[in-house]
Amino acid sequence: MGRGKIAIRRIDNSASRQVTFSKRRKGLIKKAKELAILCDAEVGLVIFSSSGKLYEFASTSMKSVIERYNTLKEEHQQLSNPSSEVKFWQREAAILKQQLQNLQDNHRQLMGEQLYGLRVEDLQNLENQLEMSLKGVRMKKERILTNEIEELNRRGNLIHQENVELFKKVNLIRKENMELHKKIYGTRDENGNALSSYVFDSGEGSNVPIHLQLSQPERDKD
Amino acid sequence: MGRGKIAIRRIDNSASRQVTFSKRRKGLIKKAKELAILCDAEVGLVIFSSSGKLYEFASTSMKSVIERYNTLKEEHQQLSNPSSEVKFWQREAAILKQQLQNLQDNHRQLMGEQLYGLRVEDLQNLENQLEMSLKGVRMKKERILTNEIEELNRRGNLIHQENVELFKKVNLIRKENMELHKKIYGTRDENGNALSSYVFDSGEGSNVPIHLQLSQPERDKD
DNA sequence: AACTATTTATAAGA
DNA sequence: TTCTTATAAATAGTT
Repeated sequence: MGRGKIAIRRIDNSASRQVTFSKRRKGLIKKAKELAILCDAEVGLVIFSSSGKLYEFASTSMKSVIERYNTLKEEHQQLSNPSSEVKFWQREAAILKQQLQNLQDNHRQLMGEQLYGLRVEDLQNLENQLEMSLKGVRMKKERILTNEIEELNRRGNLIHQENVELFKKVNLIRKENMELHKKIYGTRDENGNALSSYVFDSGEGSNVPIHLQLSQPERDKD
Repeated sequence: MGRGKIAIRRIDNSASRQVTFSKRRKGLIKKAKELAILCDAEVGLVIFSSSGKLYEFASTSMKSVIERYNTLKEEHQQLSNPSSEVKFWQREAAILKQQLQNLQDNHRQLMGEQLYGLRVEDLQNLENQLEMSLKGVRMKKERILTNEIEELNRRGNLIHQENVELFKKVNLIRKENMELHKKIYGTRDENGNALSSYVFDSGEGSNVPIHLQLSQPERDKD
């Protein structure tokens, strides 16, 4: 519901992720409020941003909501017990450690290390994944380079245009000078040379404008 | 957002209050889900209907959300204050979470995602890394395939050797039989056919040993 | 439960 | 962050 439709998956760009988080958090809390009021419900909402900041809404109080929740779930005993809290965090650490381990293994394999024990099929999958990744990275890189080349072309063409304009002006002025010359000296100049009917020859030899357009690589949308 | 605008106050009519509750509850949970996914947030949502029925959503688990909430609110630490052990495990979990986050970012880039904001140089490094990885994976794969081919060759040659030995034995026995035959019947056999001086013709037509050696791909040490 | 006219939320751009 | 605005999504009232 915006200028465009977006897929519901993690927003890669951190800045827009934060903006979206801020907007949607506001919207979500508003709707939670409305539901509680309109429908006479008790609502508790807790949101932790990816950076760990806490945002909350409770139609009554969070304490009340959590207590009611725990009572209904019959788990409140565990939460107020300090030894079980230690256990909770130990479990939490163990789970994280396991996730880290898995990801590290995965990562090493992606880096082409620790391939011992893999079957040909696994290796083929890994190879395919790496090829896909490589393709993505290269596309991104080429898109950037293409954009840079386009920018250079644009500026080159601008300079070229300016050259053409200046060139015309110089020509015009020379023509005028020549006409003046004729009126004063006839068809030969002060050195006795015939005046060329070709108007342009800069004599400087290096001011001919160069066409700066490079071959355009094909581009796609960004 | 409907046929008409409504004021945000308790809906008097019980039937429409229930209908609205059902619709908006669904919408609210959907949006909570989207926020969690889009913005990588941890979200917990508890809703009690006016009749006391519980509806909940948690991006991770309600337990985790409530624990995190309580920890952050430091309501727990004061109650069960001697447990520096809890703090230890919390710190442990925080560190692991951070490591996991870093590795996940790295991993996403290796998988060719989340490339926004990288410079051409970064992308080039990534590309080189992926190429190295790909090379490693392919080498490993080819090594396995080469070994399998060698093993097949080895066994093929063994079978070939056995065939040759058997063949010699058969030949020897035939020769002996022929000598015996000559002694008994002269130069013709019992059917009146001339005995060939070429010793070998198995007559079975399919026992000719085949050379199983395939072309050897180049190999390196394992 | 569907439908649909409207309102509301929000993605993208400044 | 905040504003704007075009568009997507949610939903109030209806069938």
